Amino acid sequence: MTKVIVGMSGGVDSAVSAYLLKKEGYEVEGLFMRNWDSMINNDISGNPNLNNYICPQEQDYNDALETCKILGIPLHRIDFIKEYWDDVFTYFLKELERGRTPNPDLLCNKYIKFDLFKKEALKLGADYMATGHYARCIDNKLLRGLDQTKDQSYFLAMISKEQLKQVLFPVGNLTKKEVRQIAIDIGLNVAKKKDSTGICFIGERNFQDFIKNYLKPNPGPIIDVKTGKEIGTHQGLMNYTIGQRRNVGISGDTLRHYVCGKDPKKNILYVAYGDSEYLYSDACLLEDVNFISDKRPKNCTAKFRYRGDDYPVSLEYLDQDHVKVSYPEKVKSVTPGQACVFYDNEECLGCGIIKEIYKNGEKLYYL
RNA sequence: UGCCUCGUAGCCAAGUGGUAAGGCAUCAGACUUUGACUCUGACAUUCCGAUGGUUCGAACCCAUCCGAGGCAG
Repeated sequence: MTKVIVGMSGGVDSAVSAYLLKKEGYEVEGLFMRNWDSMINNDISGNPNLNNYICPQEQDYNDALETCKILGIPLHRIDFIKEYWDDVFTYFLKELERGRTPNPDLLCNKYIKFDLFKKEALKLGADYMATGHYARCIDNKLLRGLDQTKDQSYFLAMISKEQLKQVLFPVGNLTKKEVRQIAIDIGLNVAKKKDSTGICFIGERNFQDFIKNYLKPNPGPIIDVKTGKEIGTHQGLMNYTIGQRRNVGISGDTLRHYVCGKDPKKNILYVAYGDSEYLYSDACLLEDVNFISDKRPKNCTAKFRYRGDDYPVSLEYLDQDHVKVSYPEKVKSVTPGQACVFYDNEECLGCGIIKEIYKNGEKLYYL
């Protein structure tokens, strides 16, 4: 009998995944992971759950236990708290210190879920591992989830072709609505549990307060990129991302203001007013490029942010790790540190980390 | 010291006798496995620098004072 280990998060997607696999005749077992501990990791300021009788991670474990009981499958458990800190969170903090906007969830998939977790699953005798991601894996190709509104292939773009082997995404060809209906039909305890948000394994946080636990705020000037005039004081560059409007605190103008750049060396935050030209670019340079597919198209589409739109782009392959991406139509708020993920229609080809931003052939000084 | 202009919520700013627009910021929701963006809602219940006065009635008219800026000197 073919054995599958399902990553049980305590949510509805992984629960239904396990159910579907069992229904298809696999031998199914669950494996719960805990990768964050607010006490060990000094996650105090900005944490809304400190006074809870039971912390959210343990509540999720209890939910997963209950689900497995209903499904009649065993649940294993493993903690990667130290590994998550070393492989994911340390990178996250380093990037913030550089003034960039990292996306830790891509690294979490690369180093934790599709590496350490997978090894553990194989150790438990699995032929396959499965997760509740909204993505599809066909012929060792990574495809978008069928539910375009929930597609999570973006977060998987940093894993290798090798890592994608022996992987199943049972809910990838369902819609969220269908998944919830199945959960209701079979009486799952988590059928109506709210979708999780925030950094995976950490959860919702007030970002500025959360970061205070790890990085010392270093206030500096806010400069109007158009006039060059100082118009305020920022609370530390790590608190802002490109395109951000909230929590900057510039008032008095009739237009909204948006963060359009940072200068980490001079500790300057640049802002622009309204739908400004300063927010748009037409090319960027990627580093740490990873391809899941063997395809190397000259033209394809790309997403510059999770839940961002697909934009037509052309790719110039500079070397093994670097790709220049051009998008003459111009894209708003392309942000250093975020992943630019390539797609060939439904197939997710790979990604790179945005390093430099260009417009009209010039590198933008304020980014 | 003389003259002039101005003083409306955290900020900008309408309103010049009939009972306080709007924008920005902020806060709360919605959305969301990254910090957004976007959307929705709340936001000066006797108050318009202060004190008096005129009037049925004033933030809007008058007087004085306080405060900010400008011109003259």
